[in-house]
Amino acid sequence: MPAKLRDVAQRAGVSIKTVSRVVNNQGEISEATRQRVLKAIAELRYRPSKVARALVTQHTDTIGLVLGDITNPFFPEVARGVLDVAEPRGYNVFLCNSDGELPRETRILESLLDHGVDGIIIFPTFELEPALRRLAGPERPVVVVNRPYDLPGVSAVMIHTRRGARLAVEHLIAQGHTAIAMLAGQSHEIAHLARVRGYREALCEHGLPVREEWIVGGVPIQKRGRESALALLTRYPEITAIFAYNDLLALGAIEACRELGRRVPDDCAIVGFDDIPLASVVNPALTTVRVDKYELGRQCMNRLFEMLAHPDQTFEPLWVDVELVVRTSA
Amino acid sequence: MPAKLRDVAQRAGVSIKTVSRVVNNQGEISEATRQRVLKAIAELRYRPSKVARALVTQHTDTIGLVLGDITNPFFPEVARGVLDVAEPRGYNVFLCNSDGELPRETRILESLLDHGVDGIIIFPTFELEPALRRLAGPERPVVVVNRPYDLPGVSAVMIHTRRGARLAVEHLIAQGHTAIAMLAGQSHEIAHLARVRGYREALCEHGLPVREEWIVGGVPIQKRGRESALALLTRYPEITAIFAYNDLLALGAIEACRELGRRVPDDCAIVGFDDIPLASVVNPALTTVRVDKYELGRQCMNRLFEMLAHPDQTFEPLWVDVELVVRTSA
DNA sequence: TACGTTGTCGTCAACGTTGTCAGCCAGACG
DNA sequence: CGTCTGGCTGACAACGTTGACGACAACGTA
Repeated sequence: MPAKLRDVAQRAGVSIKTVSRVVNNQGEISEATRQRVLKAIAELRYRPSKVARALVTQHTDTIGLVLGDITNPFFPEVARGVLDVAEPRGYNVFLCNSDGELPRETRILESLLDHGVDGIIIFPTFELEPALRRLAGPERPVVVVNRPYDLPGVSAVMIHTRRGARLAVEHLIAQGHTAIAMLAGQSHEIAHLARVRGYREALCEHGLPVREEWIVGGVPIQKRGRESALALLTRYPEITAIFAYNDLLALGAIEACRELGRRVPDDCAIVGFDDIPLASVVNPALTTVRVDKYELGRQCMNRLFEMLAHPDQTFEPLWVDVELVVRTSA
Repeated sequence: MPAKLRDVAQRAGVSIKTVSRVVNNQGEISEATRQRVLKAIAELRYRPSKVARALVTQHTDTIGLVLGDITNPFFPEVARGVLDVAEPRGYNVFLCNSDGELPRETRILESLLDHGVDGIIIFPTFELEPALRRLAGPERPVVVVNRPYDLPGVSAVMIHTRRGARLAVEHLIAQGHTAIAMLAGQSHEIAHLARVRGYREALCEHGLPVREEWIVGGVPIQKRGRESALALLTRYPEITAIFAYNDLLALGAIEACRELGRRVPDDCAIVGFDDIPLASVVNPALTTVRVDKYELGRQCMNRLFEMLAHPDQTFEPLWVDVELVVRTSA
């Protein structure tokens, strides 16, 4: 039973349309009636219904944020960045976890469309092209993180992942390491590819051989990091440094070293990736490649707003930089 | 230009209403026309517009989740719990950060209402009563965490905070400690009150004196934890144990001990609260009171669904339990 | 034959806004 | 004194659904 346009109109003794005009302050209205309407609005605590408005204007002031899992320490800051630029413009954002599962991702996207979101920001884990073709367009822009698509209504925000990987490995090399293994991610993830590529390039450029059996992939969680590192270091004791696909894996590697009686960084140096909050507080503090997650979120949302404002323009990918932060683990 | 009800109707050669009926499968429809309609729906990839539907049914299949800051490690798991029960029922959830600022909280609530959410889950930091009176009701239920309100349409989910605090302090006492200080939170927070109460009770019941100057409050972040612990331990070297309002403060206390050359737990035992992911990986691993954050989120959402299903019923507060997890810091 | 029933289906008016267009009343102008 | 502007306002029809009815067969039943 909140007040409706009609109630306000009645109370102010004007037409519905007139009230609508002062609410959206468009058109020309005499100061007198504007004041009367404003008064009525205040008295009735009227607030326009976004859903009714959405029906006619075809936009809901709503966007969808689809990420792997908010529980992954990488994402909360991203979400925060997105929210912080969305909120001042009156936009609300739907949060969705895809868990990196394709059917789930699809369901979520459909659901978001059903709700009429104006746009979507997505951290994809799978090939999105078919889905994007269906749902994206000038009227419903999509920002995809870390994967460039040349599709109308789609724009990319890219992280300098490969560069980050090179930074990490070069740091290890600069410390004198020559036997550097990699705890990698899952092969279908684009981030995995980029990081492995950076790793290879750095080794090559410094004349170091790439030993395929020293690159071991899998799900990027701490447990697996420990296991893989354990296996790796036992089998190839000559390894003196590990570059991990992400901080969680690096943490696992530290655990493994501790169990094997290897001191970090002296007996085995470890570099992570992402700089999640954990990285700085853990002991030894993790040397890692920082990506500014908050800024990443902000950039995504800004880009989405740009696209919303200029529906027919095409946009170049946006690159967000990374930096190596040297702590004690390497 | 997605397909509308009318398009489907035209294609199937039936009325709009008939299509509506098969979509919502209500009313009786002959198998023949149902099949024809289904076929048309599939061919046109028709999906009903939730916003149009919302206009008439007055519910949007949407809820708002208002929490302090998703970046606070306490919240992501909660959010995950909420989402995991909301999603299978076709509900989407708006995520909002209040930052514990009253004007922000108010703005967010208004915005949520404008969007027509069916219900709200909120982790309050301030007195909510006036706001709740305005926005809550049988038609728009609100679940409030950790603060009981006896208002129509409002239901509480409570954490056994006080009990947790007692558990923590009793553990310390059982270890033989008698000089136990407390790193507290901010006095306006209800969680602070409950934890301090638990601390006092445990001391009293074991015949230990409560020394007011050993209870020091402030913002519950790591930096302040370090500072307060530093001050406390310098001024009162006889203190042998610290109970912290939350894990972040406990982490700060560990830092302080390290700086003062006090070994944890031998020279100074430390117990935290919340069991954030950090707690188990830090060194020394934190003994703390775990609240099952994921379960908390689930309970909130379940309760909200119950309220949605039975608008006029009133609901007793729901209590979620806590448990002491003993690691190495105490 | 006339009259309920039951199973199907359609018509019409909402829901709370905004776009489009037309109308009205001053005042300026010829 | 008529006519034409320009500022201001209102009527009306959308937007895409659903709810409340009503209609109309086919089928017994009295």
